[in-house]
Amino acid sequence: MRETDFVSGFARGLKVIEAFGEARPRLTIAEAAKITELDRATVRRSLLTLSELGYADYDGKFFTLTPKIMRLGHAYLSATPLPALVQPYLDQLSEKAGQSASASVLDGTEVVYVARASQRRVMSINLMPGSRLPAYCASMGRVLLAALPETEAREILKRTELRANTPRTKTDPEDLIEELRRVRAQGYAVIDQELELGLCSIAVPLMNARGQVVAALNIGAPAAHVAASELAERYLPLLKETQGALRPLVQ
Amino acid sequence: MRETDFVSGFARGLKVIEAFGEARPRLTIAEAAKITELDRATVRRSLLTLSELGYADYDGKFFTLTPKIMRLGHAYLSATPLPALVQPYLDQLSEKAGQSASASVLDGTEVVYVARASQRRVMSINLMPGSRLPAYCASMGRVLLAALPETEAREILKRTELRANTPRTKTDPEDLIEELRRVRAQGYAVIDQELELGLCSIAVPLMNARGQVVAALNIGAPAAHVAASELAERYLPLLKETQGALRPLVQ
DNA sequence: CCCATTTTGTGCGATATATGAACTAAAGTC
DNA sequence: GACTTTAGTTCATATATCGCACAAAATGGG
Repeated sequence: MRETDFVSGFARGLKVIEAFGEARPRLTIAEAAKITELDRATVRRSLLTLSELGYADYDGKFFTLTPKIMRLGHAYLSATPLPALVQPYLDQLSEKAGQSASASVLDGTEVVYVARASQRRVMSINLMPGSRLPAYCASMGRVLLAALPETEAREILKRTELRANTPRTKTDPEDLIEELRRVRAQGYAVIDQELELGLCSIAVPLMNARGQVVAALNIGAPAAHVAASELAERYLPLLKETQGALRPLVQ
Repeated sequence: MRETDFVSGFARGLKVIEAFGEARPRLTIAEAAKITELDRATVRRSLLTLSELGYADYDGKFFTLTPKIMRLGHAYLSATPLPALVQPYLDQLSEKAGQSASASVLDGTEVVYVARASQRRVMSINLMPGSRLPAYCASMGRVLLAALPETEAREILKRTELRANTPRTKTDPEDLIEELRRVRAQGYAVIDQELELGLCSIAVPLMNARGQVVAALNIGAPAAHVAASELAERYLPLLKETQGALRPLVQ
């Protein structure tokens, strides 16, 4: 791509939107400038532009995003066939398993939920379409990483901050690569309280007719309810069934 | 705001993202230019910028958004306290009612779902946080419009394309204004299959401690299961209870 | 209350971007 | 197979934006 085919004002503006991340509902110009590492004047113009277009509010001191900003992310969810296609299957799956079922895709080092059917929430995490989790310690993340060439998976792990969320979290890159091989061989991944104590899950890849992995499906369950060792026995048949039903339908 | 405080390249880029709306997963440069009414060269640069940043893919012919684009909308959901705050209450509400419960805010002529606890899906509509419905024919929309000064509500209705989605849809502006007065007086709105045949719902406003309406809560039910006339009797006490519990907590 | 510090707003030269016409390529039509 | 339509790209030039430097205003200790 040529230099002149890049609109840096647009790129800077997107960076400013992303500055409103976790627990940052209100930003001043200076705060946004610090987070984005852009010039204050630039950030100010971007924020005033957002405000002018109704994507943000400004009280003279703080900027906040408005719900209009969700049109941008929703453009993906409503434009991509996958979420709508898998939703009824997730509903069924969730119903039969009596547990929450989700579908996600990989974005960089994270999995992004694109559809979800949730049963009564017991965990602290509130997941919904658009939510993100680190790939290395999520069952769907393991399945999606395992589908990549090993060098790519290594590359992603290298870029990931491998935090021990619980005492059970695997954080050694070599252990993880080893685990990915196992996942690839057996066709599913089980996570036993690596993300949050008390939460287990099992995931399988969702393939299209050509055998390419396009997403992952999972079932999550409270550890108190189902031991991790029972997950495969109880839920793998259901997941495989859904995987098989969707395979000819995607892409 | 001064002319020079507006970054038009940013504004144009946002318009291009929004071009990927309903059922438009793939766009060529010319299609996007037609939808946005921008010059083809401008659209091309915006799309190439999105592609360069990983927000879009380009196969030489078609552009598609990637899941990374959801970071933008999710910035609102994760940064705004309301969705996380109401979610557990919606779960409880949904559980007690045995029906889906949702919370939404107004954005222009539409309501935007910010949180939702869904029971087994029976309707064709798949709603999730970020989903939008026209305000004039949705129960939460009626409640939110009723909370505005009448001139503003009129203004919004004037900008709305008042479509008869079903034979029961109210489309006359004067009828609607009259209905909003009724909603304001009784403190709740009931919709009887105005959006989709077979779907009824009841909504109440969600107020903060100062009495300002900040969102709406609703319960939706299949008409086959609960007649519209029974909605208030069955669900209003639950909705009022939730409304009361949340009132001191919001804002 | 005042000084130090931080934050915000503005003017301007250097640089980046948009425009629209012209050109090339591909697809559709007869 | 030539003609028409539609799509994508390039380029020169007019215009808009960037980021620095400075001024003004707000904030926070002491």
